[in-house]
Amino acid sequence: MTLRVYNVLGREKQEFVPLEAGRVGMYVCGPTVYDDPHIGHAKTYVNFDVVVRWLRKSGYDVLYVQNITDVGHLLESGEDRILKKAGQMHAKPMQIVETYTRNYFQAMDTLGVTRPDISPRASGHIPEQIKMIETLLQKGHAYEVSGSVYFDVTTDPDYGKLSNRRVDDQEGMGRVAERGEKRNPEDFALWKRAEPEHILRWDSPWGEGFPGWHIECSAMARKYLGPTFDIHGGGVDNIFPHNESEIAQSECANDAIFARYWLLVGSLTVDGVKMSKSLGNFTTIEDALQRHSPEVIRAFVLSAHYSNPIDFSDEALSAAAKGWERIYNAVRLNRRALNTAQAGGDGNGFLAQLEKAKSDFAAAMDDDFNAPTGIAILQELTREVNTLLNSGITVALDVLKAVDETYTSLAGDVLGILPAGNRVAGDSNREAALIDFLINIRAQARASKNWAESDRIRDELAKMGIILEDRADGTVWKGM
RNA sequence: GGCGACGUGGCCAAGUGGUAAGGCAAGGCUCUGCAAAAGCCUGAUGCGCCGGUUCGAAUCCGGCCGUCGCCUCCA
Repeated sequence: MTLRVYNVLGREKQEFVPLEAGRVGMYVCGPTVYDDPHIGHAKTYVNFDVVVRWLRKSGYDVLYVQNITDVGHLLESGEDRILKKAGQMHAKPMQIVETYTRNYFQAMDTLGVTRPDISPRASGHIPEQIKMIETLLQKGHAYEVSGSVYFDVTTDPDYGKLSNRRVDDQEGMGRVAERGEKRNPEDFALWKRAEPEHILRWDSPWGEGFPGWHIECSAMARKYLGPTFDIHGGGVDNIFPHNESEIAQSECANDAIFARYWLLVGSLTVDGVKMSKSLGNFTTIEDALQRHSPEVIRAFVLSAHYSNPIDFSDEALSAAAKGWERIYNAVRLNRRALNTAQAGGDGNGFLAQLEKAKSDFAAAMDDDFNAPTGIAILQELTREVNTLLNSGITVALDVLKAVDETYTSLAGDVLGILPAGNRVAGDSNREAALIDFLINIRAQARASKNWAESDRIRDELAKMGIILEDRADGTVWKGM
């Protein structure tokens, strides 16, 4: 079984062959920590989380690096985003950065996103960035102008190869590109001199200043993954200028291919347009978690292929929730059967169906991490599992175990859409005993056809989020 | 203006040459004291439109229309 990935560099699906057999070096552009993480971040990092999970499931030793941008970049007005935020909050810039870095990790942890192996901070790698800029200056790819250093795009014939942009046709749209002190309008900053009011500043051979936006990724990727590594990920919205500039800087400085495979995820939109502060259609992950579980949010994100855009709405989330519940109900039904199962029993023929589901799932994931098809396979499996468990036969313990292992592996380990445990209140043992007690009282009411009392108990429990289901073999309950 | 992505049943969505996965919604049915859950059945003769290549195209090529993204900080 071979993994094939769509490489944006070259725009074609290719067989994935890592630089070093069995190992994968992967870099994904991380967030700028100047505000709370939003659901667009959720899409991007859940998508790459599944990529990493699948690579590891496939036996690769993955080194996953994702930066934290805590240096801040210039707004159009010339302001630094982090400094602007700090001013608004009456806080130190590094306080802002620390706060939102924590919020980011907390949100990702809640969403079950596996932490990167290394989360390098841009502010902690200023020397590495300066060194790379010096190399570019020595090689004639960059030039200094009164304390700032710019990359000269005309020295890199490959500039534009990722986004298919030519330097000479960037005019248009009625806009005149700003040249300022740059030699060419398309040149971009490697280092900027700090104006007096700029607090975030570092010493450099060119005076006090701060690094350009793109150089941090180049410097940190090189430091932790080497000049050439396997996968570079990010959002398509950063293909230009960020990713393009990363490639130019790195390949000119290192004289080596930068990333070999480029995987870019589609943007998340709200009502058909991209989420942005200016439009006010901004939803934080924390807000989304008020309405939906982490697993449902993941299932929603994974309902479309990572490279496609996805439109966020309560309706879309609700539909995803319904579909997810069907799968999770089967998992719970199976686990309940597992708890009371005896050795022996029937249904051994089902093991072949499980193997089929597993191999189909693997084929889907090996085809450019096709999670939506993976979920479809789980849905089909769920129909078969429900049929088996409701058929009335005594299902063999081994079969029940195999069913649970299949779900745990595919839905749990790979897609991350199974909760860690039964999500009920903290005092779960005592609560479970109380619910069972009420179910017994209700059973007596039902035996004497006292439907009013029976329904009252069911309705009251429902108000508390406890759902009762009367099955042929007794009443079961689940917490919402 | 340039670059790129996309357009599949009411909604979402997979499918890159061999005769349309899956989910949600809807209707019918089975089961049930009722409900819930679950299962079964129904539903695109057609995949934006028009041409072309092919024995055969949602899938390849050309043109057109439309939506979105990027070209300015953005995941």
